[in-house]
Amino acid sequence: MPLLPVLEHSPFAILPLLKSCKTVRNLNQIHTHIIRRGYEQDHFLIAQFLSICAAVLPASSCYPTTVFNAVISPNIYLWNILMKAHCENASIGECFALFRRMRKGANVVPDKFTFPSLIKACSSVMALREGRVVHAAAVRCGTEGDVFLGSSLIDFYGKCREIECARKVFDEMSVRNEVSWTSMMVGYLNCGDTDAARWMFDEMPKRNGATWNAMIKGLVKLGDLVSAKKVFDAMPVRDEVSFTTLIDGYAKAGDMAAARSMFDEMPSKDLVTWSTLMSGYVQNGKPGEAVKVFGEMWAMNLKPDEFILVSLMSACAQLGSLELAKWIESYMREGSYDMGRAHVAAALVDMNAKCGNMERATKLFEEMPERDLVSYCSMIQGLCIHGCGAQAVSLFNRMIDEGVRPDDVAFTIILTTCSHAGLVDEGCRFFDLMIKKYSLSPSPDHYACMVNLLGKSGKLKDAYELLQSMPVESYAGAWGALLGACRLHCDIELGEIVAKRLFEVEPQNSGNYVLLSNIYAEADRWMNVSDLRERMSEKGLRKIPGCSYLESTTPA
DNA sequence: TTTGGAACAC
Repeated sequence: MPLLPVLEHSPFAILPLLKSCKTVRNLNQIHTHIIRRGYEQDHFLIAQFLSICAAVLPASSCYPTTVFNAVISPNIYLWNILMKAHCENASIGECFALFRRMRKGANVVPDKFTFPSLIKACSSVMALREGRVVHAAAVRCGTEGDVFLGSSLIDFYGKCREIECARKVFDEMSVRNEVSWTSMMVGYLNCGDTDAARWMFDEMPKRNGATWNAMIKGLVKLGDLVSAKKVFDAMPVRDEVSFTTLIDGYAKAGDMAAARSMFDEMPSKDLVTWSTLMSGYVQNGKPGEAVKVFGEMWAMNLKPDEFILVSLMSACAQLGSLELAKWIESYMREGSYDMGRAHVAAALVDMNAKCGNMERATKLFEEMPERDLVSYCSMIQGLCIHGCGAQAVSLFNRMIDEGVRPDDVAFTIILTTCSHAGLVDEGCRFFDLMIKKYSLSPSPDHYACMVNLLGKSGKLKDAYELLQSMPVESYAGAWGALLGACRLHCDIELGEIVAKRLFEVEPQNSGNYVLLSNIYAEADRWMNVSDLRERMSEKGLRKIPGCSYLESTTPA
């Protein structure tokens, strides 16, 4: 890097160069010069350097800490900058360790700039106890009148569902601004107190974009898209966040047509918008559309972020396209994405498992520093898809041994697996475990899995008894599964009982009549078959004729 | 020469 001669004389001459830093390499070069010129103890220059580090380096970098540690007696500015970096990236424990270090050995006193970052760190993990400690420390330091501290405390207590505490802070503030009012309003929205939130919105002396967007988000969360759209239309200036919030709302309500037209209306879109639209399609089971959107974005020469790639991986998993999976992985490797981040790693495991690359999925899974419920479920489901029922069962057992608590979705997966693989004893054991050890109440889907499992292996009586003990009344799916099993094992007697029940629950479903008729037919009970046909036509039911894709698309 | 902190979208 060419250096201007003026650098010889003053540390300030480095500033313009420092501010133009874009990469780690740039930073290293500047740092070298700082050391060479003996500016390592220059508080002003190091403060600037640390600020630029936060903008350029990845969050996990410990470079700023190293630079800070080389300063013999850092001033309060340096402490506060490092504290903020810690609060945004490190664990709450590390933030507090730094705070203690600051108070004990250092020759500085925390000031009003120190506390808001710490409070923010507490609110991001809902650390109520820790946040109260910081609040008390801030009061002891005499900074409680500060509007930044007040606003961060309102946000913190609101996020921790301590709305009364938030309101107390709000009421006791001598100066409030848009942030204080908006934080209080968000607190009410998160507690479901729409009236109080509305009151805040109407009464606040000044609103900015974030205020309006927060209100839209609150209404979207309550499922009131009509009101959300009204607020959106009433906004003086709409930005990307306003549009994106509404797009997400439409997507979550299953209305992708509305989401897409809102997207198309946007004057300018950022990466979050693209990612929101993609994950909307994924959530609504339209992976092909998600991939198309990715293609549109790609054609515009935009570099996808990790959120977009996670959505793309979910779409790929739904499609089961091994080719696309391989492309995504190699693209991410070349693009130096952080594949170790928890949600990225989980998406990679899921994608490979569902696309048939169990070997790769297993490797990624085992290399994860921590295997959570989601990753375990991806693997178990992958093994299920590939017919490795026994392996899936032993992985489920390992998950429990590792202390990961299965939820209702996990049990649906393992019961389905047992049913597919005909693992009757294991399935029954898991069903029992779910109720007795994990106190989960089985859903209709769980019952249907069990009926399938018992029914397929010929334990029709057990399946019938289970269904009679089912607290969820009149769930047709599980009874239909049992009728299917009766047909499989030619059990006319039970088939008649089950069918009778089904005719009551869903009288318009011709499939049940057809199943029973097939049971009769296989036992050569043709009288019963014709009786049944008669009953069907009385009710105006018709067997829906089988129709193949070819027949329906080829002209006659 | 004089630095640092809070709220809204995936």
